[in-house]
Amino acid sequence: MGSNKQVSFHNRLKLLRTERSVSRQTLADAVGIHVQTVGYIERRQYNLSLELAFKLAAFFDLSLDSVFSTELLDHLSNEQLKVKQSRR
Amino acid sequence: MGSNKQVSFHNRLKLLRTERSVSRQTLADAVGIHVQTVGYIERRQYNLSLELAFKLAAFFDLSLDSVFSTELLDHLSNEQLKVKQSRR
DNA sequence: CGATAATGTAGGATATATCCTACATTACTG
DNA sequence: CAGTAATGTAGGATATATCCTACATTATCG
Repeated sequence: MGSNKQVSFHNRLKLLRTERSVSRQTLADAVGIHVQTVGYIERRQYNLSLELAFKLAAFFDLSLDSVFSTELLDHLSNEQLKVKQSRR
Repeated sequence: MGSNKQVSFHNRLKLLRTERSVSRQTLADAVGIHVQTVGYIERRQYNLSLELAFKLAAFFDLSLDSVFSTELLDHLSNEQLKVKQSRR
């Protein structure tokens, strides 16, 4: 584990998982990583690689920005996210 | 360096840099990494962390998806990217 | 052309993402 | 309530992102 400090960005993994009722194990298997790794990422305990971020987003069929953000986005619906994104 | 294999995603860093005529050194300083690291990322020689990806995107005032993509996007204008993104 | 800046290549050092195993705790479901 | 699945915590092992230094090559610009 190494670092016990939180990473600076947020993610909606836990939300997306429960929303679609998929377990960490299932998600981990799908993207080819360890269960615990999913746990650490959800708890923001480390700074995953972009490649992995892409795989996770792809699993949920979402863009990177819909899953990861420097702003808190747990309370946003996917529709609201779309609007936010198209501002860039 | 370690790996000499290419990473699976693309990025528009070089394009964005030349477009706005900023050197690697300037970019590296701005986001707090080494010049060579920028080089390796541009040449897709490694899998940068999400945190760094956010910093790089922020430097150009763009979303993650506008800078990094699993698809080739060097030929796309920012306007085209906006359209692509709002599809998610 | 000549000087200086920007980029590429190489290799060693260090930090940390990710793996993996083990066990504790908490949720779910019959 | 009992049993099983899902999650949390911990710590050691390994792979690799990132640093850093040095030098070669290629652009830029006077």
